[in-house]
Amino acid sequence: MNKTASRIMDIAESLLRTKGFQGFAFREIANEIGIKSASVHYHFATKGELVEAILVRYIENFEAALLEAEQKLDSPSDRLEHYIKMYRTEFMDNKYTSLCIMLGADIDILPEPVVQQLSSFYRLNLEWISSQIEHAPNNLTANEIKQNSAHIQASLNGALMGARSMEDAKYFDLVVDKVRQQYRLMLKA
Amino acid sequence: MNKTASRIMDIAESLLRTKGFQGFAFREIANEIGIKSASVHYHFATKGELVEAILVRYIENFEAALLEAEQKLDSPSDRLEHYIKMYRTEFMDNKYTSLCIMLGADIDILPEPVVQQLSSFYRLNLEWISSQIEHAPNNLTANEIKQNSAHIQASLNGALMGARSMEDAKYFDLVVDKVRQQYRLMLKA
DNA sequence: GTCTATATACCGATAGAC
DNA sequence: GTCTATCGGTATATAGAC
Repeated sequence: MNKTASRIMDIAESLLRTKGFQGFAFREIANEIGIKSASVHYHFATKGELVEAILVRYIENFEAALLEAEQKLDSPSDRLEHYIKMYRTEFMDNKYTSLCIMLGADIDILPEPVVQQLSSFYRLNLEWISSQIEHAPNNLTANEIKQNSAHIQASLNGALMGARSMEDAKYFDLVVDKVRQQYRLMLKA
Repeated sequence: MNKTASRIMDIAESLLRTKGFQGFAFREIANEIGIKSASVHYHFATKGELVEAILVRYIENFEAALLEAEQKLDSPSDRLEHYIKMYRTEFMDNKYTSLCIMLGADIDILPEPVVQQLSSFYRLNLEWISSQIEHAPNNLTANEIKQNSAHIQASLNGALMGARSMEDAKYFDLVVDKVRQQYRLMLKA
């Protein structure tokens, strides 16, 4: 991948995270790099293609991190703990922003391919969480696994949302600590 | 309140919910009503003022509904059940949109007064949930009350977010059913 | 790959007539 | 309270020179 192209993606992702799909402009990206907006169009023909590339890259990195966590850590409990830490680190390192929350909010104006990618990213996460809790000692039913996974995911996303909306990182930690208590209880029961 | 003004607010809220702060335009509102954008400016001088008015009205209606639920229903459990139904109804009636999620996403570009209103709305909700669970039979500590309230709130918001992002209402119901199980357990313990 | 220049469109907001 | 007209700015995207 071209160096300028990835530079464009970095800046665009940062703008996308804070200001949303309509809140970032080719001109702004170009200015930051020191080129012209026409040159940005050379690398990414349309805004939709740029956002799609950003999300695809994001998902690739995320999947790699999940795989690494699975190889490095043995217990589901440790893996979920690591999963939560990833969530927190990314959120804090990016000024209280989340790419997927922003894209979810903007879903009605996003190009169809991006909507599809976003949806599959959610499902990817659900399946990963499910695979961690499916061997819980209390023999959860398939529907209970699905439900608990969705609940964990929703709690984390809601924790991000609330922390961002109230500009209060403690909210995130408070909620996440409760999530932690619950899956520990579930995995030990 | 003027009839045209409230009509403007209705349309603007709908556009705000689906397309966000930068996604709606005075012209679009005006076209829908059959007036010109300059006339919209007569009622609301700036875009920021319009959004603020929409949020203030939203919070007023929401508070009234909470008060009504408190008067009509006796048990915390019934009240929380009603609270969840309000969440669901509003979400479904508005094409998988949530005003507060959209404003939370757009927080970095919103006028300061709107940011303050949004933050106080979150706190209002937290306090209401807390007041329902604080008399749980198992004598929760102050911090546990705070934590459980935040967790319930975050789960509901995350449920909205996921359902919107995957365009799947079942996700919302699945998560919410888990939330329901948990507070019932908590209130009966 | 980057540039200049431009097409085409939209936006928020204001001035002033009616 | 609504209108016309407009200012000054923004945006995405493209054509063609270098």
